[in-house]
Amino acid sequence: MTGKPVKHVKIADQVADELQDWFRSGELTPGMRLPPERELAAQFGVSRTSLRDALKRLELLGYLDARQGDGTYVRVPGAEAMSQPFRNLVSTLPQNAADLLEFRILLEPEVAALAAAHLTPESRQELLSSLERQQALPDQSLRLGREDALFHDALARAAGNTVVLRVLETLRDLLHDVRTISLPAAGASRTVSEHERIVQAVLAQDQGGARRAMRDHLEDVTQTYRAAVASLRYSGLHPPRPPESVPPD
Amino acid sequence: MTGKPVKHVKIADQVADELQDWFRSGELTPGMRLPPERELAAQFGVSRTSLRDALKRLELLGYLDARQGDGTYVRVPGAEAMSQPFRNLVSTLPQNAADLLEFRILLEPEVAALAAAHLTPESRQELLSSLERQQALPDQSLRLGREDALFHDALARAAGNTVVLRVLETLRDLLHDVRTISLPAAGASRTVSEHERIVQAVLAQDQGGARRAMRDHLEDVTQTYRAAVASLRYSGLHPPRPPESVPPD
DNA sequence: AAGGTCTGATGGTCGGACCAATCCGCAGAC
DNA sequence: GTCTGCGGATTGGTCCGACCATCAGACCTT
Repeated sequence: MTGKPVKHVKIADQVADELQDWFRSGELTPGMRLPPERELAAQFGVSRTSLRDALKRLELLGYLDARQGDGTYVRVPGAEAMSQPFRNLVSTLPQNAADLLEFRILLEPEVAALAAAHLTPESRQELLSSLERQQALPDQSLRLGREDALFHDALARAAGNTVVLRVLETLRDLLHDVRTISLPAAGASRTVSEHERIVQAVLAQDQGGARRAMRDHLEDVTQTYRAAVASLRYSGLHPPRPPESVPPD
Repeated sequence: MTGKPVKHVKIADQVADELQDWFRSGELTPGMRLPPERELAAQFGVSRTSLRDALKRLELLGYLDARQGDGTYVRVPGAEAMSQPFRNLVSTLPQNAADLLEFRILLEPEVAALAAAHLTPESRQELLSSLERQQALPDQSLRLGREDALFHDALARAAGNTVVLRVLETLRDLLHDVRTISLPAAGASRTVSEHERIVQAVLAQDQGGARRAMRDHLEDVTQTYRAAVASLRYSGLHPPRPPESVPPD
């Protein structure tokens, strides 16, 4: 019997997978509006209930954007949209945050070294201007978190590897809460000076130095984060109060 | 004006937020079974449709596990839920073999070093048995690809970081074609002996040695793959996958 | 033209019905 | 007494049809 060992896959999941194939094949491009739910349901031969379940799943993953009275649109699946629903998982479970930080310490020093090896005039300029923006900020500015994210992004871009870039984008978004906790605790001047050391090594095309500088920086961040969380817990507060508000520049 | 201009929040989202508070407050503990949907819907004063929408959302986040005919259970959202955004990179990532291989060379040596640092009796045993299975295979066996994947998985598990494990699982799926090309070209004995060297270093808890051994191994794999692809192209055959990049019309 | 209004299309919610998987107790066999 | 098999009750999964809420765009008024 080669027969199917009973594949009772839920209908909504089958439809969702099918739709995801549409994305992969380029049949659905960002900005596009897909057919009305009633029509799509008929096309798939399922009820609107199941079809809506499938859409709901893709919507949570950031692929779709449903607007009442208008239609359902295909979104460009940025890392932010995909990882945002999972943010509070990081902050509520210490083990997850620890694993993410460890993963970051594993990867980013190598990225810094790669950036030093692949340095181009463009990335040199981008790193320098990012650094200037950080130095211009007042010590308590909330925008430092944003600049910090942009800095690490610039470094990932300088590495010249699209896979690295996407993975780090996702990582950065998942660690959003971590940054908002540990950055103020560390103080802007310290963070910026550590960034300076990294840039210095990268621009000198010193791979080993860049790797070390980044690792030191991240270990510092991790330690600061742990201490901050511990003190928060000690004072009886919850570390991850849902901020919900992301200042979009 | 502190007034809230009537925020039209979808009912399902309100319910989902309410339920998430139940988790935070410890009112729902892992393993617990929550009331039937019909009952919960009545309790919240919403239709079963909306209630089910809310449950679906929490299920996708990994908080719940619904079993037909049984009930819906609370589970601790592990890293497998958190790595969901990483998994979705599969569909959006450019299928660029070069970048994937480079990323792998960046990450996996560090993973090997981490495994050496975190070595436990269990992972020691797992690595040894994986090695034995590889050595028992005939030189041309197609199963080597499978064993190779299992070996790298075992190493990732030995590192003891769930995020690392999930990212490498995703990477392994993406590199399927690479393995089927480069493994036969390299020959089983060579691959296995390289694996032996890695295991040897890890078991000796020699982080630097493990890192070097893995990097050498991956650079070897990469070079073999490039040569194999070049010869395929020279012979007029297609490499495994045409680029597949579909520019938006 | 400019601005307000109406309308149809579309996603969101509802209630009810039935299907399918699972659990659990009970009768029967050994 | 223990095991086996059956059947009903419980629960999540799917379907249907209806109605509500919202919005883009056509239409009308000025």
